[in-house]
This record gives sequence, structure tokens and C-alpha cells, in this order.
Amino acid sequence: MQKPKGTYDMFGKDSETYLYFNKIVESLMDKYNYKYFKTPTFELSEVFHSGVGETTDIVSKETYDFVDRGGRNITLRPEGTAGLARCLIENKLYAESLPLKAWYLGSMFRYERPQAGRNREFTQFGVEAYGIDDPSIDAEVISILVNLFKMIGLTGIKVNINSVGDKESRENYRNALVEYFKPNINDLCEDCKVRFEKNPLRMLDCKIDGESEIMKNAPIITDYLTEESKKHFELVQKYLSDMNIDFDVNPRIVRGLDYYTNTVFEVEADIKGSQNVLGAGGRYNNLIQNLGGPSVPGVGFAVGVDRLFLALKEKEIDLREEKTLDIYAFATSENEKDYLISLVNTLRLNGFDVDMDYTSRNMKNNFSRADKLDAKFIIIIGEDEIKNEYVTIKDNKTKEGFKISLNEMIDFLDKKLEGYNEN
RNA sequence: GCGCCAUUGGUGAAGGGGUUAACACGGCGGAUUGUGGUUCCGUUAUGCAUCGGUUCGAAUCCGAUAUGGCGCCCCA
Repeated sequence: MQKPKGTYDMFGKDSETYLYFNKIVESLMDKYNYKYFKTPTFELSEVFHSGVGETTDIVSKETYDFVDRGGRNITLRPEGTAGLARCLIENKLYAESLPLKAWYLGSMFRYERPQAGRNREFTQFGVEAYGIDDPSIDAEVISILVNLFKMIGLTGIKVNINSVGDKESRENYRNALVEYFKPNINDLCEDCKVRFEKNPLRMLDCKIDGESEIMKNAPIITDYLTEESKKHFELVQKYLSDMNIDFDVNPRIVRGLDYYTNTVFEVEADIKGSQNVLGAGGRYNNLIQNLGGPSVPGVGFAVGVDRLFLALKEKEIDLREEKTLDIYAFATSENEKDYLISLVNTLRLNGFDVDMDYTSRNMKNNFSRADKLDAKFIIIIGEDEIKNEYVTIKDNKTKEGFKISLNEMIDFLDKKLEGYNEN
């Protein structure tokens, strides 16, 4: 038995990191007053086809599609935005007071060739703000991303921003690019020739020709923005500066998904490997309309959580909450086991984190097990303890031993643990 | 979808055709102990990703498959 290609099992330190990361995200979202949304992991296929765009590879050849038992065309979500947009339309949330600020965290699915930082089932954390087409929200969304990295202590990140303009700007620019490259197309790489036909904007991203003279002198989108788009982009930059957020304007970045308009951005980390873009996003003012809803603008980003963890690992950042066991309890022989079980149950009901010996190990093994589990206190139950109604409690740090009557046990432990937390 | 590389126990690994698959950590058991983290002893892969092939003989050479990694396409 083997897990499917491109999936992973998460446990041990990694799952501790994951749980702690969730907590950080939740508290971060509270700071910005964004609300958690949980939408389905799969949607009717058309949600992604009309939402993300037919032409992007993600939808045209990387989705997990299947027909369910009722004959419906279903797609496992390859990204989070389209489903959230569908949720907004279906529940008419645009009728409530705007902006609607939402966040999500969950699995996404893309049928791709896996490598480090790229899986077929992967986790994204995303943020979206709908209803207000104001550059201040673009800037806020970017600031969330920057703040997230700050909160988890990840350094060496770089924010690149650009504007792909509105529909009109983009059409003008596309024509200019085609015009510019047409005479020289034969000098470019094979991939670029394909992009020339399919999506000329992507040519600027080319790994092979990217640094060549012809690319450097290519027209840049900023010169083709309409007055309105230009002003929007300038204000985004101003607000970012007002928040003291460092960024670079990079006219070469274009997003892969069709729904973006105006602001686009990505955040890259200085880590090895080609999967160094940790998060990316932008504004999408036509998405809701494309999905059959009213004209509602939106802006947001998604972070690749697996990639983020990879970066943490490379930088040796241990993002975990310290979790230690309050009590490890054991009995000196099999005869006291039933008593032990009942005592442990009582302790747990009183709010202590307790583990116990299930196999009646010898005493030495029990002590080393208590150490391994990082227990703060050890409780020992023997014949004498039962007969005289007390417990032997050992402080595992100071090695001090106490004989405490059953009645006083809870109070004693409460007080001791309080002292522990203060230290 | 394409190209290149890799895969040995619970983990890190050595071994690159010759019979018992090294070493370390971890796990389990024991010695001693109504009070331990040290030490000592024992044990822990009939098997080297899977399936075929070559050979007297394969973890070792060859092929296919699977999975992982690097790069590309694409993208978070």
C-alpha cells in the first residue's frame, strides 16, 4: 500500500507546526477583521471553467475531474478563489455591508508532476476582500501577507508588485507586444513561440530568453495602462510606502489565472529550488460577473503553506507551540491497574494533560518514559498508596517527592502547575 | 506532459557480482532498584522499492513499473 503520487502524510513535528500555524493565522485574521469561510473541497466543474478561465493550464489540463454517481461534472478545487466567489453569489453576501473580508485554509488539488514544494494535494491559506475597488484594500491585503511572514519569523522575503491594468489596458499592451516580437520571433526559444500564440504576456517571464536584449527592450505594461488603472497602481504604491512596506515594482510579473485585473503581486523567498514563490495574488474585478453575479470587485492572495513550511525548514525555524505533558502516572504492579485507570480519568476530567503506563513496565522504564514524554509530574500508585489513600507525586524537574492525600491531590497539582507556568 | 538523477532496517547510513548486509541512533527485553535519567548485557532487515532478465551466483549488471528529487512546461 502506498499513498498516491504527490500526496503526503503529516505527523510528528510537522503536524505540530501545522496546528500552530493555524493558530497564528487565526489571530492574524482577527487583527484585520477577516472572517473564516469553509467552502466545499469540490465544486461543479463550471465554477472553475468560467471563474479561473478556460485557457489557463490549471483548468485545462491540471484539474481532478470526475462524474459523480448522479452524473454531475465535479472538479476538486485547484484554487480557493472561484469557490469563494460562488459562495458569495449563491448566498447573496454582496447585499450585506461591504467590504466582505474572508479567509480560508485548506487542501487544493492539481494534477502536476510533483517535486519539493509542489504536490498534487497541497494546502493554501488565502484572503479575499470583496466589494470595494479602492487601492487601500489592495495595500491592506499585501500588508497581511508581509505581516504573516513577520509573525512566523521568516526573513529574506521580497514583495514584487505590478499592474496588469483593466481589460482595455491589457488588450492594448498585448497588441503592442505582438507587434514588437513579430519580426524577431524566430530568434526566440521554442516555448516563447508557443507563448507568442497563446499568451504573449508570459514571454517576459521566460527562463531562457528572459535576460536577453530583446526582452529587456520589450514594451512594458505600465506604459499602456489607462489613466484610471495608472492612478490605482500609484495609490497602491503610496499606501504601501505609508505602511513602511518594502516592495519592488516588477513589470514582468503576470499572474497565471485569467481573473486578475490591475494589481498583481507575488512574494518570493531566498530559498533554493524553483518553487520560491510563497504567495501571490491580486485584484479581480470581473470574477463575480464572470460567474454570473453582479459587478463586485475583489482582491486577495493565496499562500502555499507547504512551500512556506519548506522555507521554514531550510531556515531552521522551529514553528511549534511548546506542549508538555502535565502528568505521567504508573502503578507499581498489575494489581493497581484498575485503580490507576480510574485515577487518571479523574485527573483528566479536572483539566490535566495526563498519560499513563498501559503495559506495567518496570519502574526504571516508567521513569525514562516519563522523561521521554516530557512530563512535569509523575504519579506513582502502589499497594501502600491505595491502602492509606494517598498518592506519591514526584516533581520531574527538582526530583522532589511528595505524599499527598487524595483529597488534596487536585489542589496540590493545580498550585504546582501554576508555579511551573510562572517560571 | 518532457529531460536527468536517486531508492538498502523505525531513523541516519556503509557495502558497486561470491555465501553471516558494517557502524550509529532509536525500539524492545534483562541485570540492579519503593524510586529513574549513567552503565552493562541481549535482541531488533531470511532481506536491499516492485516485477522480470543476464549469471554457477545479484543489494551490486540490464529492462520495465512505482515513488521521490532536480530542471522545464505551468504555478501557490
